[in-house]
Amino acid sequence: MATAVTPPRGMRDFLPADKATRERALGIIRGSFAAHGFDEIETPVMEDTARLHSGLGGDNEKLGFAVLKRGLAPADLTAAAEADDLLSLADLGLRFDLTVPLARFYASHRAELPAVFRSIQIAPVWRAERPQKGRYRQFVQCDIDIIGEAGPLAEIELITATAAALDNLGLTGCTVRINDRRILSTMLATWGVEASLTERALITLDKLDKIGVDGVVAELGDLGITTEGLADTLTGFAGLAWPDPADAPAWLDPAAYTDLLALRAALPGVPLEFDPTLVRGMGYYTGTIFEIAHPDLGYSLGGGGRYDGMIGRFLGTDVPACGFSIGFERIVDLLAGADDDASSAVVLVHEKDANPAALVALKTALVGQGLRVRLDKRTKNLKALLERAGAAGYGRFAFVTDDTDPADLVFKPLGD
RNA sequence: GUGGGUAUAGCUCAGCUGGUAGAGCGCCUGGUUGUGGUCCAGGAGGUCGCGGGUUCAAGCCCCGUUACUCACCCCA
Repeated sequence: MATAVTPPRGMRDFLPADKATRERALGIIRGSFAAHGFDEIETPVMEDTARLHSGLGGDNEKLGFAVLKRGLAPADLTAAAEADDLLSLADLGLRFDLTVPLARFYASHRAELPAVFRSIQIAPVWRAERPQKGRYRQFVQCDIDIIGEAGPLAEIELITATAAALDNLGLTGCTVRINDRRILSTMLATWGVEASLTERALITLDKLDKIGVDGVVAELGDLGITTEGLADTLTGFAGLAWPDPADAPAWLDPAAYTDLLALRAALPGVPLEFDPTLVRGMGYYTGTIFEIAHPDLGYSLGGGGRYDGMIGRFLGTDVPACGFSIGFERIVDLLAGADDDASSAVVLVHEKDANPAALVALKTALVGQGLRVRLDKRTKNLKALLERAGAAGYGRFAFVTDDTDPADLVFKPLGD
């Protein structure tokens, strides 16, 4: 405790047991996505700040870690301070999501990619937020995206593959909330909300399940939005489910809702919930938006949507795109650590004065038989040593001496 | 950015109304046990987060600060 030896705030070390659980889960997710025809890519952890801050990341842009230019002189700092533009001192930044880098990647490599490109990205992203439960400043996202498919096939494939991944992880109780940006736009227009207030009104609407109908009406009123009849509409959301299109409320955009109904029909095995208050923070979404919800958690496990306008920002030509992201840290917290295949992992306990060459020869012989082998020096308190080995995933142990023959080993089970 | 809680040994935590720094676990040593996971005894290890203040005296009270943590905002 004399010196601070903790990892940076909001970032974590992983002990062997945690790392094993994480790698197992990543393998399941990666395999699920690959089975559905997605191909994995990788991009740098940093991008040009100009690209990261191209006005499409919503509030997350403010949460980006910036990287100072190399070779700055004191005069540069002074100039930036006088211009009140400290961000000009940075030319690179850590990515805060995987979607902006993907758009840049696609613009760079379009010629080498298929007409419809299905990508997997499993990688860390960084946000300079204040950490709390389920929220870190470095966290892994598992993204799949389909670029070049304008029709609902993209949404259907993405939701199918994501649901399959969650299912393969053994995660139960998840639902997919779904909405469409066009429904939100039409809704606000129906209420007479001015375009300049759209973003703030959406943020307020998103809080319906937290602050209730009265809270939302009050906040919208504070924005100067006419709240007459609003409470009734909001109250109606509660039991809305999937309204009959023939009897749809006035605020419900018919075209967008028809598309959602088509998705629902194409995804019979997925618990899909229509939620007209689902907003999502990223500003780049243009159509369908969705989110993974779990009854035990107050925050979402993942989300995504259609962002048809973004690639055009980098490429000059619009290319339709849609993506779904799993928040890895949030789902791995829900998984039980599975101790798989412990029987093939063994510990050899030796006296402290044992011959190193003999020990390693014995170990190598066992490794050759396909076992995972760890050498442990016998300690005074053998119980603690064996318990730790069991917790680390080793299933058996044996006492060995310099002249132990591999064929004569007598293994005993580990773990209570 | 806003608010609450916490900070004592490697780990988990006690520490009364201010009065000599504690336990369990782990670690080390000696013995005990001896196809070995037991038990006994002893030992090492602490700027009580950091900096001020009050006091004869501060782990404890006051102020500041930092870190961790929970919640809000926002988000995966």
